[in-house]
Amino acid sequence: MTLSEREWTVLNALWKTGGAELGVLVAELFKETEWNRNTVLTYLTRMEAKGLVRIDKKVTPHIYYATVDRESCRKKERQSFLNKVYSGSAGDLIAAFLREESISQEEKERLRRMLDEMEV
Amino acid sequence: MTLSEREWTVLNALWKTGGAELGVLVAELFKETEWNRNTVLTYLTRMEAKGLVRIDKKVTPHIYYATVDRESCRKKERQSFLNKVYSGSAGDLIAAFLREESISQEEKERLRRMLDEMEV
DNA sequence: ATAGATGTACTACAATTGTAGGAGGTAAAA
DNA sequence: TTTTACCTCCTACAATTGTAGTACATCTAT
Repeated sequence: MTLSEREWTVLNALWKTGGAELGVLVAELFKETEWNRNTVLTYLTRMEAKGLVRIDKKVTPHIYYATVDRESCRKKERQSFLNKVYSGSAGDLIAAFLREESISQEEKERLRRMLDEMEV
Repeated sequence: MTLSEREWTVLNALWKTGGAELGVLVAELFKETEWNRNTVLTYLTRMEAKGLVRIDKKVTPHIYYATVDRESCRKKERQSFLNKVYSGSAGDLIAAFLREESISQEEKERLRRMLDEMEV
């Protein structure tokens, strides 16, 4: 199961804050969205039911935490994307991103070094 | 709007066949899935409503075509993925794929050449 | 002490998605 | 020509997703 767009957005806020109460999350999310606070609350509640979020109810306001870590979510998402969109061909995928997206000079150096190290 | 997993799968079959009648598509899809023929038909019909598919009804069996091209779908999907999962940092994204996915020697050469050509 | 602002719980409701089933044509095979 | 095998059309129905509204408690600033 890959995460929906909204779930990613919510998780990004949770990761960024390291867990926070509703108001803080709404404010954080409001930078990118215009979600109503109850909408955010609904997302959080549903994500708790899915095991993506933990809600500390011992304190009020409650504190909402991500229970999943970013890197493993990214990994799943990469795999799904790779298969879905590039039928598993990582080379094609990377080439497309390289070609299309603007990559800074330092990024290019980094990628080159990575390639160098891979040529064992 | 990005495409769902199912829509990608259906489109892949349409692109591969270049447009085909239901039976052919079902057979093609059956290599990867176990979708009931009516399920496939529903997908095709819904995708027509969304403008992703064109149905030639002048002939029977009808012929189903993709109306969108793969590269532009890929492009949208890349952008959405990049923002959603990597907050727009293409370098990080590429690095993750490079690190994680197995890339053949030739692919690496190709990527290196691409990087070379970009260093203008 | 009272009025906003905040927070939580519960409820709602339409749209989309996943997954077909049934009815009724037509073409092909037996 | 009866059965089979497809095909298309229409209908269905639960789960998920997007988006809140209401009601009620509480905390905070007047």
